[in-house]
Amino acid sequence: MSAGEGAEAAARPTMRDVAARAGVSFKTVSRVVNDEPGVSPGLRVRVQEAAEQLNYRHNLHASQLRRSAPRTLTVGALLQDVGNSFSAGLLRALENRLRERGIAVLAASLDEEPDRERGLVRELVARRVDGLVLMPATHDQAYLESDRRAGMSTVFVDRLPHGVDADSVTVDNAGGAGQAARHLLVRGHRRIALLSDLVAIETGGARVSGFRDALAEAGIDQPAELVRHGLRSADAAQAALTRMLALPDPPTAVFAGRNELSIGAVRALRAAGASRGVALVGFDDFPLADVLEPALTVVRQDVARLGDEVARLLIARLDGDTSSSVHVVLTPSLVVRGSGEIPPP
Amino acid sequence: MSAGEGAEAAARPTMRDVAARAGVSFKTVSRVVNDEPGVSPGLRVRVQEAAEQLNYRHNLHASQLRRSAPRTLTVGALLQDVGNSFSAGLLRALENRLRERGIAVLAASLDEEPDRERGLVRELVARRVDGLVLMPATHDQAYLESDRRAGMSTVFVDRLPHGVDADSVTVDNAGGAGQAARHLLVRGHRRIALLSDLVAIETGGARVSGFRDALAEAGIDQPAELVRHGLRSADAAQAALTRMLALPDPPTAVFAGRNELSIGAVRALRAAGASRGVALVGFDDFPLADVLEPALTVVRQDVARLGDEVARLLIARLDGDTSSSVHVVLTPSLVVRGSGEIPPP
DNA sequence: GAAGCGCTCGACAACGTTGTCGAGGACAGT
DNA sequence: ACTGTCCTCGACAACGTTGTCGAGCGCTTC
Repeated sequence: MSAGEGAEAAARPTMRDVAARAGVSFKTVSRVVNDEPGVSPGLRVRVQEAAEQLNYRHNLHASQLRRSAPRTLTVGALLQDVGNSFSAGLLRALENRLRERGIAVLAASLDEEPDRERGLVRELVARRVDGLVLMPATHDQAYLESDRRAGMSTVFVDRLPHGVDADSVTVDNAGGAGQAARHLLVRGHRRIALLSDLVAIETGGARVSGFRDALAEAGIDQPAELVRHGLRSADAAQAALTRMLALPDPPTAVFAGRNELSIGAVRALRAAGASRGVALVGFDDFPLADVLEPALTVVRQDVARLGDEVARLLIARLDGDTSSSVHVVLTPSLVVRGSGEIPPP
Repeated sequence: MSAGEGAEAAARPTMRDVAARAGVSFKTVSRVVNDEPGVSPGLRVRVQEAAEQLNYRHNLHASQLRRSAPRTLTVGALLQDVGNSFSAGLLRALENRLRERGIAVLAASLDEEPDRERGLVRELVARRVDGLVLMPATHDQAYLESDRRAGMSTVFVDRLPHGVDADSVTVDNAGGAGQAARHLLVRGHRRIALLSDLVAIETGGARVSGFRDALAEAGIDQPAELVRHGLRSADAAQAALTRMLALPDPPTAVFAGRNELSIGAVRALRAAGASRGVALVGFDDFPLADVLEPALTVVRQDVARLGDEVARLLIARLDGDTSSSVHVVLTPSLVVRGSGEIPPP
C-alpha cells in the first residue's frame, strides 16, 4: 500500500549508507560508532548526524564476527523454571550484576529434563554466548568440556558440577535440613514426617540425607510410613501428608523439602484442622510465609546472595581469570516464625 | 600449563576445518549442516563424522549475517521485573510457546524506569532481535517506530502502546476493579479503603478509576482519608492501611490494587486484629492467597493465558502477518475465597 | 627550507557463513 | 554414439563489520 509492495521491511542502513550521506569512508563511520580516536571533531558530529537521520543501528553480530577477541556480551541462564520464585529471584539477581557490564541474559527453563538441557546448551553455543549459568538437570555434564575449552565460561548454581571442572555456588542443603531436624528434635518431636521431591535431584537428595542423618544421630529410626519421596507438586504433598495424618499414630511434626511441598503441607494441615497441633518446617522461604497462620518456620536460602556470587564468579572468568575452580557454599539460615515451634502433644 | 600458554582458548573449528578433514569443499559442509539437499549420502555421513570429531559448532551470527531473510531466532522480553511472580509467570508462558519454534528469549527488567527501557531497546536492536515483547515503563513509545519499520515485530503486554501502532494483550483492569467494588458494595460496605501504586502506571490508574467509577455509580463519594496512591511496596501499603484503621471512622473494607499491596494490607489487618472484621479484596492472585486466614478474595489475571496470547500474536507477525494491529483484552475473574465476603459490622 | 613526526583518513582484507552459478559426470532416450 | 537432462559438488562473491597499513597533510625542529 504505502511503501512498495506492502510487507517489505525497509532494509536497515549500514555503515556504508551513513558514510555516503556524511561524505566519508565507511571506516570512519566505524571509528565514530565505536568511539575510537583518530577522527576530527567536525567530522565526528557530521557522521553522528548522518547516523541519526538514517536511524542507523549498530549490528552486533557483524561486529562480533570480525573482532579479534569475539564477545557477544550475552550469557545463557539455564534454570529449573524461570517461572518459580527461586529461579526467578536468581535470574533477577544475575541480571542486576550482569547488566552493569552490558551483558544480556538469555533465559530458559529445564524442568528437570536432561535432554532439554543438552539441547539448550547446543543452542546457546550456536549463539556463541560468552558464558553459561547452569542449574543442571543432567547428572553428568562432561559434554560441556569441549565448549568450555573453546572459551565458554561456566558457573553452576544450586547444584554441583559432575564430570566437568567448573565453578559452582551452592547451598549447604544437608546442613540446612539438619538444622531443621534438630530444631524439631530439641522440642521433643520423635515422629517427624518427611516430604521430599525426587531424591535424584541433587538438592533434594542432600536435604533428605541431612535430615535423616540428624534423626539418626538422635537415635531415631524414621519409619517408612512417615517418608514420601518423588513429590512433584503441592497437590502431591498435600495428598501424601493427608494420608499420614490419618495414620493410627500420626506424625507430630513435618519437614517439607521444597517450598511447593510446604504449601501442600500447609493445606493438608489446614484441612485436617491440625495447623496448630502439628509442627511444620519448610525448606525455602517464599513471599507470604510470614502471614500464614501460624507463620511458617523455614530454612531460608538467600537467593539474591546466590545470584550475586554466581555473577561475581562468572564476570571474573569472563575477564580472563583462569585460576582453578571455586566452589562457594552458602549456609542457609533457619527463620523462626511459629509453625516450627509447636510442641508435640 | 597443559595446552600452549595457559589462558589461550583453542580456536573454534569452522566449516573450512571440517571440510579439510572430510576432504570436501566448505560449501558442502554448509549443505550438510543445514540439511540441504544435493549431497550424496556417503559424503553426508563423512562430513558429519568430521564435524563430530572436531566438535564443530554452527555459528548462528555468521549464518544470520549472510542469510537473505535474516532471522536471529531471538526475541527480547522487557518486563517490569523478571523476579516478581507476574512477570516471571509471563516469561515462562512466553518461553513455552517460543521455544517450540526454536526462538530464544532475552529477558530483562525495567523497574518502571523509562531510560532503562530505551537503553534496553537499543541493545536489543543492536542484537537484531526478531521481535520484542514490551511491558512499557515509558508513556510514549514513538521511538520504536523506525525499528518496527525495519522489521522488528512488537507486542505490548499488560499495557497499551502509545505513539506507535502495535499489537497488545492487556487485562481489563478497570472492569476487574469494578467487579471488586461491586462485590463489596452488594455486601453493604460503604467505607472502602483504596490502596494503589503510582497512578501514573497505566494498569494502576485504570484500576483506580474502575474502582471509583463503581463507587460513584452506587452514589458513594470516597473521602480522601480512605485513598492512598503511590504505594511502591508491601511495607508502604501496610503503613498506609494501619493509619486508616486508626481513624475515628475506619474503613469496613479494603481494595488493594496490586498483589504486593494486598500482602501489606493482610499484615496491617493482622497486626490490628482486624483480619476477620474488615473485608479485603486484592488485584492479582498469588501462590498462597488461598492458604491465608481468611483466604484472600482476589481479582485474578490469567498469566499463562496472557503469555499464550502474546506469543501467538508475536509468532504471527514473525511469520509475516501484516494485517492491522490487534488489541486483545482479557477479562479478569473474581476468585471468591473468604476475605472479600466479610460483612460490614 | 628540508627532514621528520604525528595526526586524520581511506583502501583493503578478513571474520564464518549462505546464495549463485557453472563444471563435470552419470544416465536415459534417440 | 550423440544429445539432453539431472544430480552432485565446488569456486566465488557477498553479508556488515573491525584490523592493518599506508597515503596525505600540516606542523615542529634544526
